[in-house]
Amino acid sequence: MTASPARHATILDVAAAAGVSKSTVSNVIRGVVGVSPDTRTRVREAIDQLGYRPNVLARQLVQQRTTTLGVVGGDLGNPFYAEMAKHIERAAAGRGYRAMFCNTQGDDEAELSGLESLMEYRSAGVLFLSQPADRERARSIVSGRAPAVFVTCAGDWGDTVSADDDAGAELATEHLVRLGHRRIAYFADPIVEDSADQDRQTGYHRVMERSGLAPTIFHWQRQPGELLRQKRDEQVAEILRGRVTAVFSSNDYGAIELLECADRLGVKVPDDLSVVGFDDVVMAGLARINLTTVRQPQAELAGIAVEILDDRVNGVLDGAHQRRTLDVELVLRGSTGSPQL
Amino acid sequence: MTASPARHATILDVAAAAGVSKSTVSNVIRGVVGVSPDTRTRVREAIDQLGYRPNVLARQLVQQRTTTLGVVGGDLGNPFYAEMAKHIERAAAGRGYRAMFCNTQGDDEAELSGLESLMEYRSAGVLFLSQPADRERARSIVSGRAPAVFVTCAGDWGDTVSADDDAGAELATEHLVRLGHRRIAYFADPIVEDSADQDRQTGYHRVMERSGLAPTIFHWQRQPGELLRQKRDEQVAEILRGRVTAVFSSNDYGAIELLECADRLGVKVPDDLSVVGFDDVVMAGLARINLTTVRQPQAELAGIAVEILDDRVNGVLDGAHQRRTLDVELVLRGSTGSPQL
DNA sequence: AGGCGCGGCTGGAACGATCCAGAATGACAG
DNA sequence: CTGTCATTCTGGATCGTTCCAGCCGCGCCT
Repeated sequence: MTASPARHATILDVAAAAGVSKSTVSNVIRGVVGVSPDTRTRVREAIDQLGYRPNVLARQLVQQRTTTLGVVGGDLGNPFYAEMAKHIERAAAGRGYRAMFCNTQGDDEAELSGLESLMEYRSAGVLFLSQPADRERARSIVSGRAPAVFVTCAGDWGDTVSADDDAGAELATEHLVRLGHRRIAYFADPIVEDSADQDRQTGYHRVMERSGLAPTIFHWQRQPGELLRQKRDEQVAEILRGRVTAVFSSNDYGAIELLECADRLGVKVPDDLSVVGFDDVVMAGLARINLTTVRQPQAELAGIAVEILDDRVNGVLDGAHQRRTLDVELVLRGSTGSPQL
Repeated sequence: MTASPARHATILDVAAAAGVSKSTVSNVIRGVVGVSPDTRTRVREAIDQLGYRPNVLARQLVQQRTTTLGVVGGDLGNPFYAEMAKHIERAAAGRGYRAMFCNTQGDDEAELSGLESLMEYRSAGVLFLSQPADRERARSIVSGRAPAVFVTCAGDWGDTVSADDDAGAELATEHLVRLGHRRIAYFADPIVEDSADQDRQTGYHRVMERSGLAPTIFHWQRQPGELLRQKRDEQVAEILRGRVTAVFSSNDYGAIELLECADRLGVKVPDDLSVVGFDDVVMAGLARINLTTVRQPQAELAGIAVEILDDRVNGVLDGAHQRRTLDVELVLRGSTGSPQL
């Protein structure tokens, strides 16, 4: 049982076996009309017998278009991006595309070479899950070659589909204000310092100002790769010494890290500190995490992103960039005091 | 700023611009010797100026081999598979492959059509993260066309690289026995009813027998898709009524679900119930989860799997199926009583 | 001077599909 | 009997590469 030479049957093999021309086989495969029923069955039998599978590479070469959809950015280690990846793959498959992931967040060079590779594969479109680190080079690689859609992050070039980050941040901050908190900090994640973060910060700022409260912005000092626990604990301890009683984190991943620090420092959540996240990853709903957060409609985001890309590819959508914003929802859980299970 | 027609420059365009033949351009791209330095720079300039990127489809068509690596099985919603996907993508990129994911666990038809699609793309190899539901059809689709490697799950055809599930289960069960537990249940996950599960069960059984204890196997009654909380709680409550004091779960995902149920039922972990998982997903290390578990060397598993596939593709490895087993390690955390942070 | 080897370059034949123009066949109306 | 037309099938050009055989010109040796 050694590895076979992997010789694939070609359309010519099928044609010979069925006693027709390659064109007829092609017509059967593509389901075009004008093939007599019995030729059709004869060809079908030959296909089954030879185990023939059309070569997508050859097809796409002559058709001058592929059904490959590149997905860039994000990090599969972050549950939010993993969940988004899943939804995108599903949405893509639903429209006849195959997703190719280059989730190399943090490695800027890998990101660019991944993009170039996606262009070499002649991807029909590219979907950004996070802003590329080197925006200009990323743009020059993709622009003019494939349509781009930015999901969960606004791109100045290409279409954008994202949740209403601003409104979500308002909901979150207002919730904390209504609970009586005065010193509410915003935790920004440097890794996702894109427009999503900006918009969430804007919403936070507006509510703070409107409520006559002083905003506090905190940036995680994250080491690329290893994150040093002690270092983080020190940072958080310092923030809490400033008598901050509530934190709105730009995303669940950071919020959960904060809960970690709080646990280690002996800070009780929600008694000593209230925490609100953003994303509503599956994990946030676990009883032991129980994080109040702003839910992003992940499946819809993915679906609309793929739809827009599909429309661009087919020329249905033309001209100015789309900018779709989806509604979010505040999910109340235990990290803000409502002892809801 | 409308979508441009996406006309890609070809090798002929570059040749014309540089005043050489397409063959020379090809030689420059592929870095073969026998091109004079100044022709080389002339061609390079033309490439830069035109923004030329070779068409991988055409190249792979003529070369009769691709650098696409299919990844099947697993579910990106499960942190373990998401983490594995990440490692695989990285390992693949390190060896010049691009990973194409078809992570459609649960949807058997999608799994098979994903596999067929991977074959149509002429994937150089296929990597299974979990046993395909319909093994025979999966085999007939892939076999003889591309080498297959089973990672974290043993395949009867193709190479296998997995952790030492049996030994890991022994470590886990022995740990529980040593803590004084007598009624130790094994929680099996029906979704991953692979050989991995089997091997873990075997290890569990051996230790139980050796210790003169009666084994108890529990199967999650998981609804595909929505999982009904109440239903699960009832099942777990029933198990615990049997005065089970410790559970070894076949994987972390299931263990964390169990922790959920325990929390809802008011069962204290580790006081009333000890729990050990398998995988050591990042999440298991969170202070709030704090799950004792058996660590699988994810990066190594991914690396070796890709290496084997690469060797098969290049004919370096030939003949009988490889079966690599990697050592595991018991990670002691709070869910089994050691109040370690 | 003629032969030889070699570095540098080129043209053409693949690869496996799509798709268009046109050929072959038969039915049928005038 | 001939012309028209629909139906079914076919051959060849095409996509953008790789790679092989071969060409050209130059220097060197005899």
